[in-house]
Amino acid sequence: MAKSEKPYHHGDLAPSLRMAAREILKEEGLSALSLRSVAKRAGVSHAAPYRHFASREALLVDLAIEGFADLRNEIVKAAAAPGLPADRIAHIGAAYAGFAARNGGLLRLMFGSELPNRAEFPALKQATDSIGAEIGRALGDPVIGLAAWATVHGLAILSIENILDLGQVQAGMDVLPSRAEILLRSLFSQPLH
Amino acid sequence: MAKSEKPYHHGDLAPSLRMAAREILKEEGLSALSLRSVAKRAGVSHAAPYRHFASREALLVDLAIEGFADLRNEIVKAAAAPGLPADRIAHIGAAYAGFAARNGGLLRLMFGSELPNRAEFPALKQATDSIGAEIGRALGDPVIGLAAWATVHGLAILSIENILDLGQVQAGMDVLPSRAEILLRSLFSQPLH
DNA sequence: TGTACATCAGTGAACGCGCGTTCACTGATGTAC
DNA sequence: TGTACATCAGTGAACGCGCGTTCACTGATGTAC
Repeated sequence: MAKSEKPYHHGDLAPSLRMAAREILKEEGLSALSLRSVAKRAGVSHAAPYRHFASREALLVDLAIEGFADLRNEIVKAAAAPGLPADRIAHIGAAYAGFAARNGGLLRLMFGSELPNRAEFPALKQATDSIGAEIGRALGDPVIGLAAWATVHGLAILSIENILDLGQVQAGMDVLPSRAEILLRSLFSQPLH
Repeated sequence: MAKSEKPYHHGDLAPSLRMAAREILKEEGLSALSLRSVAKRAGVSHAAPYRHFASREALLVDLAIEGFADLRNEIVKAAAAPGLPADRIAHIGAAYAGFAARNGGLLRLMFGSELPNRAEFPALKQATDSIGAEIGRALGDPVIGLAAWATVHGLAILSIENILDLGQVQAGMDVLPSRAEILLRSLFSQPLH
């Protein structure tokens, strides 16, 4: 069965839909993410996704959970990097800002109002909470962790919405992490120890 | 000309449209804010807004600018409150979080991706920048101001999207300001002086 | 190994909806004389 | 003060669009015997 023959059954559509959705988020942004556009990009009729996702919302929740897992991984990695404890928040901030710069559409989905019924999806809530928990763990204090999360998140959001022009100074957005790092270091170097 | 007679000419439609839009943002949220819904609420045909706004985007930009002016006013007021300089950020944070809790839909419009072409509207950029400038002025240092803005903004955003359940603990969202204040005080009491 | 049949993934037409925008119009206002 | 007329705000029908979701269907898979 050659791939070019387009068999009637796709075989493994669910992951393909997820991948297509991530591509749309990356290339066209959150506002272009509809069930129909995802199906189209996956090369399948627009009703096909309903065999794998109960609704548009279910797909979005799935994507968001996946996104939180990815973000969490990057935070864990950043927190484990060698350096002084006081540098941890700066590393985390750089990782967070980098993730945001690379996955703006996904971040907007994860944290935005496209998913107003978060409470109805326990797995989503759990994935979301794990971000704050991980930062709190890295900093050794849940309250400081919460505030640090807010700082890092605010920085990332304000940047991707072009409200702060941290990255804009240089050519691309990849400067953002280093700028975020500097900011956070200047902020947190004293109260943390 | 009694008000109940519904004259052909509205008289002062532009402000009425703005008001209608604010009501929709408050009662139904950003996703319900269409030109048609605004016109309907203002009691006017759905083409009427085009006599006062060039496009849907123009109306949104107008609303956002107004929102930034309101937010700025509250920040200025909070920064002028008596107290130690180190308390300023806490007061600003409380004001910011309060504004967010009262105007969630508007805040999403002001800072979200519904307005992807911010750069095309100088007045919008100016209104946006004035927020950061005001916080920087209150704290006496533009870089610290930037980071403080990020913290306060992140806290507000994470709260209104139900990602942090600060307010959710108690009955209303009116606990939010005091909670934000505690967080911010613990964060900034040392590096500020 | 071969056949009947249940299962299920993907199809394509159809639904009703709300949207932004355009257009020729109509009703009201206010200004020039 | 009165009349003709230009101006302009608001109307309602119409456009084309993309959306989420449902439905009866068809093609393929794989299991029971």
